[in-house]
Amino acid sequence: MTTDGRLLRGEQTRRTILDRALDIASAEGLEGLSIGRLAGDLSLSKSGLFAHFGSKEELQLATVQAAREAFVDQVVRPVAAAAEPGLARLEALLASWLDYVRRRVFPGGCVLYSISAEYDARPGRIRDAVAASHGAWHGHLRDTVREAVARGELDAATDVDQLVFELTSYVWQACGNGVLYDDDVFLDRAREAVSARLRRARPRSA
Amino acid sequence: MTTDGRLLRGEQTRRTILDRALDIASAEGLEGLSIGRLAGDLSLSKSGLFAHFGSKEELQLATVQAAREAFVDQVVRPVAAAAEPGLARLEALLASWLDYVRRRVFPGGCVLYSISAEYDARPGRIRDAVAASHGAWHGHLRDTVREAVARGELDAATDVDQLVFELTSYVWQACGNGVLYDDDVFLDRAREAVSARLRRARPRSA
DNA sequence: TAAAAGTACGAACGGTCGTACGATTTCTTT
DNA sequence: AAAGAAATCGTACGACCGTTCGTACTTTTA
Repeated sequence: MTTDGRLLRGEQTRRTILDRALDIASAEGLEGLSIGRLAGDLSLSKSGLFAHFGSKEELQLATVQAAREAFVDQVVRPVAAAAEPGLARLEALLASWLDYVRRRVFPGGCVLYSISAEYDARPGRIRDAVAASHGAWHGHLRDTVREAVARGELDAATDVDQLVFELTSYVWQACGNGVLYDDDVFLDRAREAVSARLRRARPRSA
Repeated sequence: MTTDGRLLRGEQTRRTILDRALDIASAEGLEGLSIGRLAGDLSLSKSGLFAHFGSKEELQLATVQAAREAFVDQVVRPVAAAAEPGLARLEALLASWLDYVRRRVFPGGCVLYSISAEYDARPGRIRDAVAASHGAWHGHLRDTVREAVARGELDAATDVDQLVFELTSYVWQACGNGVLYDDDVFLDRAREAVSARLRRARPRSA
């Protein structure tokens, strides 16, 4: 930041780089990122781009962080402001997530999906960062389910982890199938599955 | 094949190569395959290994094909022999699939999961082959569900595609989460979800 | 056993990879 | 406007990439 609040030039460049990196990573993975290609795409010199990160791994970690922030911006933030806590927010979060997938914000679909499948079996800092993002999102959903249970909007006997597992299954599956078969029908299937599952989790005596 | 039915030497080498390729691809993706590395791992010359496939892409396609065959061997074949058609076979297929994931037949988990996430957004022959494998498996499950419906073991009003979508969601999710968090609990969640979902699909008047 | 087919090798190619470093340009602050 | 910091560039490096080619060895066929 400058003294009068503007962004430093380098900081703007960095964002430009990471925006492009997210596009590439969503379609071709974090491993598909290459310094030379990124520099070529943005008409920068390899060394100039490299200087922003210091190593390939730092670039990849920055990309994971950017993916996390983009997900929060696109999916979580709009809901946090609009929906009431509890079941309404849970439903809104899932709808927002599905809508974000449908919008194809990134060319390869949800970038978090792409990179978590890519790094799930490769221990190291990148996998840790991916797992942390993934876990934070699932944790947020878990908290929201708990809130809904506490309010009596979902059955008190609900197995929270099990419910979150099933709900997220549908959406991740829609992410994967939707891109692989280039068909939005899976988004409808996911929405249908989500709503049926939530119906089944309603309090018995309601 | 030789005239007396034995395998040619080259054919054996090819299998050795593809076995190793499957291990690598399951953990690091088809893009993580490199001719030099594969040759080094197996103490072959790069050019000797290369000659078996003629190009990198052919090697990758052969690996996809090998993944498909391994999946059939590990998951489908044992069930086809043992279980009755219909619901029993459906349940056996899902159990067999989950068990295959649990056994960690490949170091990176289900190799089909890894490569379908890797190539879902990259049009070309490889994606087509991956989608075909994926689609064949889901198609087999669909047929099995239909058989169970025809026998009256599942409700006549069952939305077959929707049911298959949900059932496969659970298992694929278990594949991904299980490896990412290195925790078998997700396999239990998937099994629980599968059995609850099938219970819900039973005929109403039974 | 000789010919043919199949298999594997080593060396070399042009390219791209990530990285390093010093020079140079551009911006920010004083 | 001068000084200092920040950002970018050009060049070079060693390593590995996929691929080609000519050669040698092994196995199968006739």
